[in-house]
Amino acid sequence: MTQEIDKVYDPKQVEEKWLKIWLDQNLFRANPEGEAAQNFSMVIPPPNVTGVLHMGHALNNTLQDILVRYQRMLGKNVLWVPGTDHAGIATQNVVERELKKEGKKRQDLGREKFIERVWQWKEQSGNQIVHQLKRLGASCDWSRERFTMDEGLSKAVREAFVRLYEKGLIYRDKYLINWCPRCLTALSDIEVEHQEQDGFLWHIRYDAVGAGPRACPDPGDHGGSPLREIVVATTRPETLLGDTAVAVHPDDARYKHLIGKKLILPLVNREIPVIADHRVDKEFGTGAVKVTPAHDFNDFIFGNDHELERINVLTPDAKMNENALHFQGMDRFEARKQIVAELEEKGFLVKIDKHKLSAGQCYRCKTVVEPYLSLQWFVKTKPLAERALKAVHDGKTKFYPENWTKVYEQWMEGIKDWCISRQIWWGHRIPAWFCECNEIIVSREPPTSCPQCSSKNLRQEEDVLDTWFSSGLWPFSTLGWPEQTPELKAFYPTSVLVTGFDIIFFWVARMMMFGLEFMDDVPFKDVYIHALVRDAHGQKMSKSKGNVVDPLMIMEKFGTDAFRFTLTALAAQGRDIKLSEETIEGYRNFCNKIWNASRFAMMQIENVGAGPRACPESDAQTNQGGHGGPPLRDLSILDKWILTIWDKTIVDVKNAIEAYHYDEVAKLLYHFFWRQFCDWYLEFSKVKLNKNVLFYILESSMRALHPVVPFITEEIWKKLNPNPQATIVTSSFPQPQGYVFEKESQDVETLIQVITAIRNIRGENQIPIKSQVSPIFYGASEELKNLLDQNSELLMRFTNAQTATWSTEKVTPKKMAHAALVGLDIYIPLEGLVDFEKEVARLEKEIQRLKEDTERREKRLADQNFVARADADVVEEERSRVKDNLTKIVRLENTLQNIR
RNA sequence: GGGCGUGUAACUCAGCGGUAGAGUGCCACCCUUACAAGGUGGAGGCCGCAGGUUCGAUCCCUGCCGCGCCCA
Repeated sequence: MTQEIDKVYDPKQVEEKWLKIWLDQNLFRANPEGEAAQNFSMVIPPPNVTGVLHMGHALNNTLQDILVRYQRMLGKNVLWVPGTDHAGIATQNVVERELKKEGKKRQDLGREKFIERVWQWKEQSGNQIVHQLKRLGASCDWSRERFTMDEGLSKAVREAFVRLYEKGLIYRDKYLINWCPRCLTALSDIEVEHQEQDGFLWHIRYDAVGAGPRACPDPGDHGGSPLREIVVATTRPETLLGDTAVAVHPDDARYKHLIGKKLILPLVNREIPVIADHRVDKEFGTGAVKVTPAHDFNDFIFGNDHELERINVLTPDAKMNENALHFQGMDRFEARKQIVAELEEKGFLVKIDKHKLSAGQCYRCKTVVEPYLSLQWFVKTKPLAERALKAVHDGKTKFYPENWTKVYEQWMEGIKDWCISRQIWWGHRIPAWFCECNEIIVSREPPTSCPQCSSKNLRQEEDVLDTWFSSGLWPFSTLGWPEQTPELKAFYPTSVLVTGFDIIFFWVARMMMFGLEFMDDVPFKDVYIHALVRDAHGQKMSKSKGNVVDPLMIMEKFGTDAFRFTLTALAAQGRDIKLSEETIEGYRNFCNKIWNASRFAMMQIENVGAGPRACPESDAQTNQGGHGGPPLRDLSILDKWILTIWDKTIVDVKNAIEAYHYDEVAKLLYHFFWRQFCDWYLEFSKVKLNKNVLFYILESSMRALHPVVPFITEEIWKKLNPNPQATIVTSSFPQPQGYVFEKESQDVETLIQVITAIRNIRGENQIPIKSQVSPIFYGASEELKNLLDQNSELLMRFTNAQTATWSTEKVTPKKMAHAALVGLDIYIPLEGLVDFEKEVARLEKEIQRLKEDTERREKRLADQNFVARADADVVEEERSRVKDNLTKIVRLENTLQNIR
């Protein structure tokens, strides 16, 4: 403890140093042999392997790391599994872009070579985020890092698929799905983002068969005759080419007579029926809707119910196909223009309304998706969802904050079958084989021949699985499932999942369904849902807005600990985080305060007499109850005060962490360390030093701060601890030591009050710091007098007083400042220091304040109902406050009269 | 259309039956030998609006207004 310590904390070298040591020593490694009750486990929500650390990751992993470090310090056997997600579409896009630069397409390489190329990319540049997580201080068990495309996890995927298939929970069907024409693959419902945009509602006239051609379309007469035509409204006129019916409400008087009749589809001249369906909204548009079963989800259902033909008019890349007349080969949006033009030219276009519509976009590339008819694989979700709902309902898994339960429940209740096949190459290839006899073989291992016809001519399904299919297995596939590993036994179900609300459906829901299905138990007991990190103005960070703040830049500039502390302090439940550099700077200052307070404390401990009691071994694995505080003898009231509030703070911090009240954790620690320990106790110790207590508070506060600010606390703690093997990472979290000194604490609060009162007089009267004052006390009880006398050195030092005297007689406050406390008058002669106009103003302000307060309280006490019904102690409190106020007013007014 | 959240000091947010707290910012004084990334003192609030419940409402209930999110 004799080394020179910098005046300003420099996070950079400290962070680098400890990160390396922690990782080298494998401190975060879990032990699968531990007793289950003593285990704490979490799996990281796996970031995309293509990802770079953004604010969301930083928040997410800081919050997880706090839990994990805390639990580790409680002596639990902690496992935090890290890893990444292969992110099928995103990763394939990245590598395809790379290929494009070489003028190649993935088809040029072929499937195998392409996959090799992706792996190559992954090895070279794919794992950035893992290093960045380490940099953040995430204390994952890096020896257990997993990747969704690992051999083990791939095996788990095949196992899960086969089991679900055999149970009838996976099926293959030709169905309308969301199709991204750019990625050329199907998407699940939740991979489509709906965005409102301006569009049009085109009203198009369909003539009835036999109505004969209209003589001459009159542009002024759009009413037409309801006897011979129906006007439909559509936002996507190009789909008209695939219409196979027009639907109206059965009770709609406007169209009743046409039900069952035929219409002539404009441009195409195909005859289509008018069908009646009570699901048609009479109020929307014209009350008649064109039905295009191959290109609209509602129409698809109509089509099924009414046995309509499905006519696909699009190619996979969203061009018009061979069913699209002379529009064939045109892009869908170009075709829309052309079709509208032609409808107008031929007199079928009745009118155009502006219309807001929500268009689905691919969540990966933002291309407008198309409902598209194709053969896909689906998971039958209803039976899985039922169990997942029940588990939450039964409290087996709890959401924090609680209101997310409802979001989860509503989604689960309305769940639709999950389209899991993707027409890309990067991912888990579906373990299904097609035989020439049309038999489908689903198998864990490649089959050698068809069990039906013995043919060896088998072809594996080209499609891969939705990435989220494998992430759904993450909480147990990472632990070795389907093997019954010790890890699986020890750490499943995991303790908690920490994630953002945007991922409830993707991860939480699927993990719940799969966990219950394959492990027969929930994947996690708690789900903590945190908020979004926004910019300082509350805007969502996005590349296009250019308001993205890079966490790495922040860590570089302010230090990782300052950044972590900021995120923690802002992580109030149920509210988004608005992050500004200003705020981070504030917490950077806090880190500096920790640094300097420690520096000072160490100097104190070292300089005066013998060193402190040795730093006890506080290995969390062997010492559950903390290591005990300083002995009770030789404690001053100041020591007793700080020990008492520290005990209480420890309890509060523990409760806050366990309730996921992160903001509270940060506030409690900040307030204790700066406002109580630094502002008062450290200052007290300049007058009256107890090295044991100073050491104890410093050392244990480092441990309490460690889960939030791991680096700086390790650096300081190591300076305190002579054992070269010890690390704060595996030390124990502070426990309350049973210091309850209410009386002494109250006395110190009183001392602080007296000091503050005198400082207030100094400040308000602008008495220069160097001018000494000579306060005169009057009117105290014997007990209070003793307290002040015994601490007079402290009082004088803290207020820069040269003397402090007692007056036995009532003071006539000529040219004096006056503070009236309960049971104590403090007078400060101002003669020669300042003119006392300022003091007059100060006194008047104080009297005014007291009078207003008294008036309010008296009014309340005058109310019979209040006195009768309010709690007795509330009434008593009011009475005594009024009494105190009144005597203060009298005393201060007396001063006001005499002051000159 | 359904659901959820939110409106508190200049800003960012806690609190939640006894009329308010923090951090930052602001003002004044101070480079006091841990820290100017600091110290001391201070100013600043019809706790969105209107009703209701209650002895008492920022807090609970209802409605309205503003902002935001999710789902259809």
